[in-house]
Amino acid sequence: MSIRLVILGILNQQPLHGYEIKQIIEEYMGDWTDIKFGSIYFALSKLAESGHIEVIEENRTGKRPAKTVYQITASGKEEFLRLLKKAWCEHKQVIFPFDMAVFFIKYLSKAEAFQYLQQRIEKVTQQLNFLNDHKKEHRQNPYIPKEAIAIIDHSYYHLEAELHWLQDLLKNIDDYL
Amino acid sequence: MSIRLVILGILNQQPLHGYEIKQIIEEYMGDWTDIKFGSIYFALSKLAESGHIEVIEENRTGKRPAKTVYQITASGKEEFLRLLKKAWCEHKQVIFPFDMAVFFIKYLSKAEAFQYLQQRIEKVTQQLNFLNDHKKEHRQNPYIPKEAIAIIDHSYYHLEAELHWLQDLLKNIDDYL
DNA sequence: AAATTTTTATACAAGTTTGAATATATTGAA
DNA sequence: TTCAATATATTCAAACTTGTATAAAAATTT
Repeated sequence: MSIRLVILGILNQQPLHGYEIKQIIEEYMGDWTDIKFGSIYFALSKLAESGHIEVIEENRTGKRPAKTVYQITASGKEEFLRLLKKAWCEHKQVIFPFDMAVFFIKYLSKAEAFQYLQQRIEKVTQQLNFLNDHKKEHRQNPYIPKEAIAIIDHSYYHLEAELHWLQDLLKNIDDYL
Repeated sequence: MSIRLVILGILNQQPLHGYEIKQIIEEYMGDWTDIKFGSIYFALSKLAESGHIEVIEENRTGKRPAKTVYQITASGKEEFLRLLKKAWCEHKQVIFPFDMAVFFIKYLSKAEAFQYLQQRIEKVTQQLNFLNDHKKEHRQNPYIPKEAIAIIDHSYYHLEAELHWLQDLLKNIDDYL
């Protein structure tokens, strides 16, 4: 549940309401996380329930839903550090949904498999190019923290690995059909 | 939801009940999927509800829960191919939960970050060694399909990428703290 | 042969995720 | 200025996941 880590990490800097948290996640983590806004509100109420954050303001403008501003508590700061250390220590195995597709390759015709593989190779190549440009922009912008570049590199290294593996797969496609 | 793909793919070969499906998943896909047995029964009832599979036998031995044997239907075979092609075409971005940990690196002391990173490097190295042995075994066993080796290679390539990235991170750790 | 552990088999409650629904304010275009 | 589009802000029902509970047969130990 890295969503609790994110929210506590963000609220660790300043009190915010749900929508602002959503915007920060989208702006700074949008490229490498996939947190749905529905989950943010659920996590906020859970964290509030357990006393890790607390409501400091309910700001109603006109008849719009009230902005509920949350602030991190002392126990929340502890919980944040606990979750952060846990995230640094635990090594969850990465799951590749595409492995499932490969597992059932025998139900595809050779032509189909060939075509799909080429499309994947093309897509990954595009993503690598995109990340390259993205990284150059980031390097030139002094406001982007260095960690952001490390995180882009993370994706870059794995996309390279993916590309090489896909190329091997294409080369040996006859073995699998 | 690759669980529907898995179940349809397995039932595409022969009728089976839930527990047998669980065993097949554990035996053949245990290394690279993470399907909990609870989800299998949920998926089975959903697939039955939509007519993609049907109950062909309810075998009660004594007072144990009845074995409910499912068989794929014509519409299930169609659905299987649809899901398989979808899985081959779509390129879901892989999420690395560790990125979140890196994002908040500034809340860690240098000594801590250093130690955690070295532990991760050690762990990934172990996994690479394990996969190497695993692959050798698989190559010598004529009953293991070639796709299985391709899937191991998939993890291997990505673990290598992870290792190199972690080594870079360790080298440049001072930039991030 | 009695007791313990493991394996077989599923149901289900509790927790979580998701996206659609809701309601209003603000911005920009015609 | 008035209409449409976009941005603000959250709630909630429905779908899904997870692990625990249940129950008994089979295998193993004592």
